[in-house]
Amino acid sequence: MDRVERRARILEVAGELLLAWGYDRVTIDEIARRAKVGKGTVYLHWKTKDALFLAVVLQVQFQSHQRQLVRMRADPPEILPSRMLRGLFCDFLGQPVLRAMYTDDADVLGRLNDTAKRELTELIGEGDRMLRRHLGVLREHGLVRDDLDVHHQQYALMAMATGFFTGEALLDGRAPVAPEVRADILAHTVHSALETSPGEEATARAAARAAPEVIALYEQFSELTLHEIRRQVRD
Amino acid sequence: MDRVERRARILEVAGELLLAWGYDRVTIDEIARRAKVGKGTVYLHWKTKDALFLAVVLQVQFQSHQRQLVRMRADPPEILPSRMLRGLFCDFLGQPVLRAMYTDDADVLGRLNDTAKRELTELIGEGDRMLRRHLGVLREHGLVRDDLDVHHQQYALMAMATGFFTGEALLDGRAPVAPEVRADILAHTVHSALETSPGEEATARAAARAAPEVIALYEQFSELTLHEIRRQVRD
DNA sequence: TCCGTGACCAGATATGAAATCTGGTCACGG
DNA sequence: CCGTGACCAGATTTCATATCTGGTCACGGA
Repeated sequence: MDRVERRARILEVAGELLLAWGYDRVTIDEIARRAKVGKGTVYLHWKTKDALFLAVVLQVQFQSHQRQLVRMRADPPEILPSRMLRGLFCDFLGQPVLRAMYTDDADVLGRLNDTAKRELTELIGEGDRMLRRHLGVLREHGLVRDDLDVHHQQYALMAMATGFFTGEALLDGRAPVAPEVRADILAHTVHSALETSPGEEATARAAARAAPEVIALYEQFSELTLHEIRRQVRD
Repeated sequence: MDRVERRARILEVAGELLLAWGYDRVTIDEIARRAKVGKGTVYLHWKTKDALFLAVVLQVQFQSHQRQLVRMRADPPEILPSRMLRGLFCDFLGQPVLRAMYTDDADVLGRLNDTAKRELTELIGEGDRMLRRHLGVLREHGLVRDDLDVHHQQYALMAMATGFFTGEALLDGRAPVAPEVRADILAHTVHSALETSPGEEATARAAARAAPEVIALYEQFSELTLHEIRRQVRD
């Protein structure tokens, strides 16, 4: 049983427990016990409890971005904000950790949100810039309208995401709209608000042209995320 | 100093303290002291602390709807969802109690949210139905698109509102976009997502035709709210 | 030598009993 | 008849004690 395997097992157990119990209630002792390692071993790999859970969260985000990349490579129109958010929304529905992240679930994440904001300022800022450049590229290729300032489009996009993501939790009790349908409504809304409609053919062609640049952006960001994950571990 | 004046002063003081201190920290004693009445007097007017603060919240909502009605009567296009939400958003920014309500601010509202949900189920359901009928009327007059089910449009509308309203708080720290501009972006987004664009002239004419029906809806709802406020006081 | 380990420590957190506070009542008096 | 504030029970706060947990490090096995 080598270093790499240990590390992976600890991460996995930490992720499971984070969801099942929530940050505060999970102890390093319990993680070590379930991963069948000594408590000290956890600290051989991560400086602090926060660093460990930050790694968990970053990995989930990384995986989400990877799926996003797969979709974009397979089907260029997936670079459109509407399509992208639909994918992210589905991931969001399927991945409880993502759900906790995007809805700021204090019970699950505990103080992790604050730590993340402090620790990942740079990465968050980079994500911000990347999204703006993403929109910029799409505008250049006529896929996104230019009737609004890019910053304002980004603001609108973030607000819509926030609304559909958190509204998810606010729908509590009766759920009159199926998840699939909600995803489509989100896509429809984002499309109407930001994108152009030059017909399916033209869209596909423009998307194919823009795709490499957008994909490069996300690959670059994924790399940064990976780097950040590695930065959380010792040595 | 008559009954009515007393009641108004208590409500006013309660509203001020709710904002300044938050539900939990406000005591009936303090309200009575500031309103210069005996503690028992407060209970002559409202059955419970919850009823009193529910009245505060309902009144703020009522006033917001009244302003909405004034706008709609003065300028029919204000019945459009985009215009309506812009108005509501500005009210939201200017009225801290509204802000607390829409963002579910637990620190200010305390247990009031839960009480409200339990106590005002009917009113909330009525608001829900009213919004749907509002959208229905606009669709009949060609002001709102029919490329989506009404329920789904309502869902989208709620999600957008949620996003822009709560995102407000999530913008913490730097605020790169001015309030006025945010309101316009919200209006622009809602317009793009739901409404038709038959030109300003045609819109104005259709709006003028639809306005009476929509205004009647909101008058009816205001009446219900008022009724609910009265239901909170004794006798 | 090197890596994994668990006993150990200090500070954070949980516990619980006593003290205080507060929503709500009601007998009194103006 | 209406407004009042002393009063009560239950909720909340306090504070001291006990327990727990993140993080370290000296040790021992490979």
